Amino acid sequence: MDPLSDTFHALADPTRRAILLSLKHGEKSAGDIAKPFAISAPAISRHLKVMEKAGLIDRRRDGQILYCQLRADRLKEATEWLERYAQFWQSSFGRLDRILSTEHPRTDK
Amino acid sequence: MDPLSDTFHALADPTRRAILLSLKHGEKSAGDIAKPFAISAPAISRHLKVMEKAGLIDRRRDGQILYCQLRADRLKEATEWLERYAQFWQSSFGRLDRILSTEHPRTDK
DNA sequence: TAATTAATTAACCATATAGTTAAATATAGT
DNA sequence: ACTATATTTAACTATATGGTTAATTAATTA
Repeated sequence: MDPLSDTFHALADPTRRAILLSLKHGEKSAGDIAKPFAISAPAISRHLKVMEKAGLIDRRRDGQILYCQLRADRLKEATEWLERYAQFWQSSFGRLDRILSTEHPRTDK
Repeated sequence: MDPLSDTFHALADPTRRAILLSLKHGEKSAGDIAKPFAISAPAISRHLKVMEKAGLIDRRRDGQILYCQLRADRLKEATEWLERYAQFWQSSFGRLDRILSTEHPRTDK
């Protein structure tokens, strides 16, 4: 899969989004990450692998502990992709924007 | 699925993202949307259904033509979710932010 | 060395996904 | 009425997903 699809796919799961939020304030071990969730450790382990593949986290082993840390670059890319649509809500005339663009189509790469 | 998961899931496919981009300048019929793609009409039809379920587009039928139009609200919600992480790249000290947050954990709801 | 802890891998299950072709539906035109 | 066009639904295939439990690997502690 292309990187952006990997990123959005990784974000399309509430457990993974909750994990990501839980990493906002610093790195945590896989075990600590798993604690709040009702699912098994292997399930968490696979969520972490999906997130690592998507570039959402880095993993670092220290002894038996595997520390996970939020990684920003792919989140940034996904955000930037979405912000291409910001014109549709940033003005108070979002609906009007769409109507105007329909009636006066412009091209933009 | 919860709405945010639906939205990210709908975005996690390059065909659907291309469709979304193609709607940036106004509504298009399902047939016109399908033209640039090498896949079958039923495949496009299902992509459009996924996008409608996710709230990324509205559909309106006029005779035999089904017009699809970009819809902003869910895109806005997804963008806002992602922007909760903007602190990790907005300063030129993104990396430092993470290090500091690791060493001085704060809570935020 | 034996036992404990942290995490992953393996094997399995049920469901979902993305595509196909063929058939069905619905509107429009002759 | 007949035909053509636009789109969806049905039936099918192959692969991916998200969960489980049991077994495995690796590091720590007694």
